[in-house]
Amino acid sequence: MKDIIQNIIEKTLKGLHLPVPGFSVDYPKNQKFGDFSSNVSLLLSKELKRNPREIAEELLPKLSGEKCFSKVEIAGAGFLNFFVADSFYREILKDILNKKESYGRLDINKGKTADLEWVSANPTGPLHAGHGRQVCLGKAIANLLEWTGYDLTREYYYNDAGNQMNNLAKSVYARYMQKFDPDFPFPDDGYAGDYIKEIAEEIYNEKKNSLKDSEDISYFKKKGEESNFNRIKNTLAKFGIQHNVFFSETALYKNGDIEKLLKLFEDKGASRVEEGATWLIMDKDRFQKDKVIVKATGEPTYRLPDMAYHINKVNREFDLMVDIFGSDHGDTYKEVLYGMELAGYETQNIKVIIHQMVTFKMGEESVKMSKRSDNVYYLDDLIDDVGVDATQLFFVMRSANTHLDFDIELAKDRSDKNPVYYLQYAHARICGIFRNAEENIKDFNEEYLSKEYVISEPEALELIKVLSKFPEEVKSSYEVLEPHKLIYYLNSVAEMFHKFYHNNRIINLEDMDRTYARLQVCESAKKVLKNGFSIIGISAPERM
RNA sequence: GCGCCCGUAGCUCAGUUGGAUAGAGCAACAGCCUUCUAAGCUGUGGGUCGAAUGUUCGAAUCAUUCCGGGCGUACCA
Repeated sequence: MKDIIQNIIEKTLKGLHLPVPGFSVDYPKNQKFGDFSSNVSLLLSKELKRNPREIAEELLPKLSGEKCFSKVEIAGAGFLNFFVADSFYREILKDILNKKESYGRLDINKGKTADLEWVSANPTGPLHAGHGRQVCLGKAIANLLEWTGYDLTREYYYNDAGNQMNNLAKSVYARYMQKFDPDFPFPDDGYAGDYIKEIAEEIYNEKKNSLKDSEDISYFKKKGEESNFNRIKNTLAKFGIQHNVFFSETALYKNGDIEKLLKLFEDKGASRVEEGATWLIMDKDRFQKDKVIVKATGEPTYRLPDMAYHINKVNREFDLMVDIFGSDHGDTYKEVLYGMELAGYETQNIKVIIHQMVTFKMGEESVKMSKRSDNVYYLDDLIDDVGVDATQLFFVMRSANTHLDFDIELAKDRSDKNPVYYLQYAHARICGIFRNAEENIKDFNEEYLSKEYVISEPEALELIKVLSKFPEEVKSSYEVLEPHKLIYYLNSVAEMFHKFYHNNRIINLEDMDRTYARLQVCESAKKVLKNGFSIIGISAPERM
């Protein structure tokens, strides 16, 4: 709709031989300023050095002639305010009822491919509650990408070649050995969680004492990785998340990519050797100092495989690649991208989303999440405490780049305090109305959906106006990859529906035309809520 | 020290490609259930948008400086 108005204004400007500035069409905050407003004459006044109201007066007669407006006004310093004709809203309603589950789906990225990499926790243990932010954010962004038409690959990259996995192996081995000798030393930097004991227990049950005092602990690594991955995948499954690709760092060693990249840096003179380590030469304007890519021990640091991994992705020719990282990786991804540029690869199709950390609060108490202690608040614990939907909504509700305070007591609360229920209740309420319709209206069937009725209730028109914004909201949420915007929008849908419901009895057997008209409005609100929920990743309950 | 992010109502946060009277939820207070779910609706109170200066028709939004908080600044990932 905004686009339509934008086009009309452009057409009018050209008709009057005026320049076309980069003006905007917006929804005004205050209703008395109409359904849409534009700052076009203010911008023109700057360019033409003329009074903005004067310019607006000149545009007005042409714009008022357009049939989709009931009224066009000049206000304030020279804003143009547009009032949309009622017939427009009936068209919107028809559109929603036709498109149903696909209302809001866009084709702006049809035929393009995208890759979203997220979670990517190393399989050294179960996901903890802090991972939840990334898990849920990624889930919503994945949906958002698909709703704009992308053919999406969901990807999980894990480092299984470094120290952390050796630590895992040592930790499992120590727990296994403690079955025989309770005093067997546990490594200082080992993983203390109980799940390690469980893995050791499994190995013991399977192998008994046959691995006792073994030199080669690779079996412990393999079992540990397997078991931890199962836990992680199991947790992700609770959110309905299934990655298409699990990409292992080891694969990059096996196929020679890492060696190739190192050679490439050497040939280009982009690296140097000092004190036995290989350093990548960084641009001093952007980075403080050079970075080690191969340690003196001969092992690469995480940077080199990360670069090789992203080059691998670029070579798979996605139109868009999105990575989601926590703020602790805020600087390192820049190094990785810079490294890729040095190697001669384009990075402009890679978008990186950085999210800030999460603090969990249980009432006044804050909950700790240290991996080293065995008193960890796992993501599974959080789901058990507050449920999948509340977890998803709470994590996605805020913009990614601000710190998040997760109030567990509030999320757990099954009352009106909890924002999850406000949204879901609107959907459940509509379902209740349809249950009522099926029971009380003789021969109730869906034929009424294709008929045209008069809609006159002001709340209904307001509601339809809000519903008409849904596709634009999906688009603007997509453009910045910030699904929380959609939640605020859906909140306004729920709010307008509740007002409509409160002031108008939907089903009135005395006046079936009006009943059907209102049911059409309910049906379209239900579709927008359901479609919106499916993007942000929460369920649409039929009853509550 | 340097880099990135943040500072908006008592609390948690929207709003930041410059636009009209700065919003929501919770908390506080006052109303609305013989009618499709009151997990709802209606109303009241609550603000130096961290501070200052600048840019201009106009600044929560942009620039500079300062103050306060988080993360990073590894031959950890």
